[in-house]
Amino acid sequence: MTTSCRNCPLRRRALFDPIESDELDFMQRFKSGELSVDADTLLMMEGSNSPQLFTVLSGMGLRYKTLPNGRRQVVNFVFPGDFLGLQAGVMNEMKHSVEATTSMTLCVFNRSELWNLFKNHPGRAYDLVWLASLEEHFLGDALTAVGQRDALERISWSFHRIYIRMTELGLVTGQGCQLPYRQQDLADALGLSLVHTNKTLKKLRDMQVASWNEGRLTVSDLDRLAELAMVDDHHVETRPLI
Amino acid sequence: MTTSCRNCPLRRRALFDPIESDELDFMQRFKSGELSVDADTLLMMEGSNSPQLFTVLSGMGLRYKTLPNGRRQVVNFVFPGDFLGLQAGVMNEMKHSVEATTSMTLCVFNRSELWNLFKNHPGRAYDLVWLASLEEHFLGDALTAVGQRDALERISWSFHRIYIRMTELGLVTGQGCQLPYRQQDLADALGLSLVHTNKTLKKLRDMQVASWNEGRLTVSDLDRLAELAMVDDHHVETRPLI
DNA sequence: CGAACTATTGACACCCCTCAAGACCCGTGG
DNA sequence: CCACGGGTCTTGAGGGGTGTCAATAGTTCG
Repeated sequence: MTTSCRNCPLRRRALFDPIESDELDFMQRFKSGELSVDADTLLMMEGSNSPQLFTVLSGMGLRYKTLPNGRRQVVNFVFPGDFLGLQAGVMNEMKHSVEATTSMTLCVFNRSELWNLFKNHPGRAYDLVWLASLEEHFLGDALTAVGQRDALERISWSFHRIYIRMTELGLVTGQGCQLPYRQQDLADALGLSLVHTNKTLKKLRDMQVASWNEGRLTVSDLDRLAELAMVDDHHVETRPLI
Repeated sequence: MTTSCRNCPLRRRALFDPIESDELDFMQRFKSGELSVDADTLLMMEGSNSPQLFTVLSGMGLRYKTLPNGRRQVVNFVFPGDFLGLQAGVMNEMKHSVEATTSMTLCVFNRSELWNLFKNHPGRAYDLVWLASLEEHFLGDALTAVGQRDALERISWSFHRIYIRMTELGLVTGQGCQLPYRQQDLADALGLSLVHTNKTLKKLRDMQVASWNEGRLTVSDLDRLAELAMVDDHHVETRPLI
């Protein structure tokens, strides 16, 4: 059975502009197959040179870098629709590892087709730059959070960001969404220790703002959460505009 | 007098592959002029929509984000050869501010020509993705530094990164290079307080590893610096390879 | 000469890290 | 069936790294 590629970022614009038939044809050739992996599978490894690019169709994961002393920085949480491997596609080496935290299904692309995409489908190439710029923006925000906010603010910020993101993906049901990670993962993402992360989560729970239990995030007071996170707007474009 | 664009990243490949004459012609049209600004000039403002893109020809600056409570995260130091405004070019809004810390000269491009670049010059478009991916990589490294390293390691890391970068640019003379920033700028880049940054700089100086006085960074023991910074290799591609 | 900015240094407080122990869950094997 | 081990979550105690406050000195500039 074939899952649809509707979440693929390279097709995002298709939601607005009718895609030309020769482009559809190209996308078929660009897509080389689908991949299903179990939880805890290492998808890409720091320093390696993956010959393939992925789009996440379902499931979740995380990107991380490791230091010589064993510490780990989680760079990003991977959600459906995310594009993996652009760095390896364009430079010749992944700069972080990618791991599945649940079972995932992925859309697989040929890296070797990337150049054809630039040559014959400038619109898709433009989408790629847009995507890379969006990543850069999010990373800058994360850096600001880790560099300038205290523990309660950081966790509030991450929950707010995740909740907004999940809402855009249509994955919020009721007041919450699935968030299948360990507290250690969040700690490594925010530059906090596991213990302090745990205690801060309890505080946020006691404040009746948000709670995260058994892999499910529940937000009961989004306004308060945004206030604690010190975010004003967080409007995100979902389409290239040129 | 017209300064050469040899540092422009869009021309980087020209150092290796002979650029075609029609591309040269296009670059001429793409480039709309040059700009000279004094120190402390605000080049781009967070949230604004700049109609222009810049390449730094000379001088230095910094990119930063500000929080509602007034705190500031320096996202990156801006050196000659850097490309400014890609975010605004591709999304419709800058996600950080850019400020000059010395007088600067900039190469100015028309944002409206960006689409032509994608349509008619896939090689240059590819360079743009490469550039955006490189930025993403550096930001990820910075996030790792701020999230996982202590004060001495962070400052060592930043000095090491700056020194390598300056070496690639050919701006290292003797054992050091110009680094025209305030201690407050470095503190805001690394998520440290000004006072603690100052004390840690003194420690690094006393250890005879590196010192930073009167706008000049001097590295006397690069190996020790790399060791403190916990970086193993730091090999950087200087050219797209596809 | 005074105002403003930056660098420097000491004193003190506190946020957060580390260490440690216990609870709970789950898989495995005796 | 229950014992055992490993993983994760939780909580307490204590210490250290880092932030904040404060004061001094040097420089530039009007």
